[in-house]
Amino acid sequence: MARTPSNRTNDPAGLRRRVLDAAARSFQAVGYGGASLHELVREAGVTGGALHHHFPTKKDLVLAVISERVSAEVAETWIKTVQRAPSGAEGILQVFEDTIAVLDAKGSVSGCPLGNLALELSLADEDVRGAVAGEYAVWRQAIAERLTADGAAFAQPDPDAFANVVVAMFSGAMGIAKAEQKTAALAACAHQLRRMMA
Amino acid sequence: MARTPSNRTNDPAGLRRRVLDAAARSFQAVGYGGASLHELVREAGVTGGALHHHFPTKKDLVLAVISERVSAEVAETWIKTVQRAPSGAEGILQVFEDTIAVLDAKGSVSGCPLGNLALELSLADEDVRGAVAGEYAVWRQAIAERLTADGAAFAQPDPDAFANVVVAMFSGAMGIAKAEQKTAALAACAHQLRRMMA
DNA sequence: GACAAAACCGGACAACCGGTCTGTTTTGCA
DNA sequence: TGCAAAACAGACCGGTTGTCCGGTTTTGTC
Repeated sequence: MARTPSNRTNDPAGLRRRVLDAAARSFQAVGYGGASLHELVREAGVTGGALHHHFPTKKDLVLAVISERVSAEVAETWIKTVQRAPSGAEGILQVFEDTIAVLDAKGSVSGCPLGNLALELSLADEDVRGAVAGEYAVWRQAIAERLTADGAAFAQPDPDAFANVVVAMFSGAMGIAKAEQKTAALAACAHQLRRMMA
Repeated sequence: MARTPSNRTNDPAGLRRRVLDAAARSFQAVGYGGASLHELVREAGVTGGALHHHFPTKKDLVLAVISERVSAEVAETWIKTVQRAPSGAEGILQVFEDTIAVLDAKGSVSGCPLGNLALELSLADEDVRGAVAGEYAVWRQAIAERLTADGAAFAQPDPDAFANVVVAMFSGAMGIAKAEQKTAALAACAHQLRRMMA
């Protein structure tokens, strides 16, 4: 009937990207359970049909967010920095300092994206849990590899275990920082790490 | 009309306790958002009216769980152990080892109750955030006080900062352990702490 | 330019949620 | 013993959720 000409243009990749961006932001802000797909549709400026076409279920969406957004954030924030720094130790400290600076500037702490999803969904869904675990492994391995390449004495005899400690300190401090809305926990961990890696 | 004799007996305290127990278990298992009050009513064997009488809103319920259950768990698991151990350092290590043993025996990791609620609700509700932050403060302070009393050299010059590191390591390692369903992260942190506190 | 597949539209739907309401029973107290 | 308040019962409601579906439009291909 109403033959509206409609100047629509299909852009699957772009639409998918917009949805993923909005979803990543929403999950980070209110969590997986707290995020509403209806609201997501509204914020991303897409239709329900389009959302369902690209991501049939909410679970599909969060899996994509993990592997395409959270993963990239870990790579950008952590892996790249650790690899490019003069030494692994300096890279690690730099990430802490950068994070503290960003959070202080922003004035609020919304937590580690990976940690948020890890705690919320690890027990609820095995696939999500596996995806999150995979990201932790990549994160840890990047640190361990750099420390091994450095021949870092403090990481002996098990660089992977030390990397585990670094990741645990960061994740834990981010959680405390989120609850207290202060970066003191991150600063304390950075200070302790500096001692440990001297 | 139907004058069923009904052998009901009012037991406000007991009913409240049952609700709180079920709620703590449910929040721990599926999170705050994932927990259904209808299901809670069913599991706890109480009625909707009774639940509403004792806890008018879900928020009231989680606040009570934090201050009466999570708090007690922190006190039992951490504070008591650290205070009674031969030294603060030994107490800290013992908590890690005990936790690892319990989780390995149970075969699954459901995470740190405080951390779970902290990440899920800190941004959503200011009152809950404050309650969680208070528990973190108590936890940290107990460790710091013991280390100060010990005159622990490794905690100088700021025992509170070191306590922050311990709490961050534990929380973070629990999160990783939850995602990986392995206690390796906890073991790595325990090992590192043993070094640091030697 | 026919045609099938992919992309997109927009609303409908059943299930479920937290919270409310009215009414009944028990209990402490005067 | 009377009585108000607390404790409990259980049905009920409006709103929201994730998901689905019948159509329409665009796009690549022969």
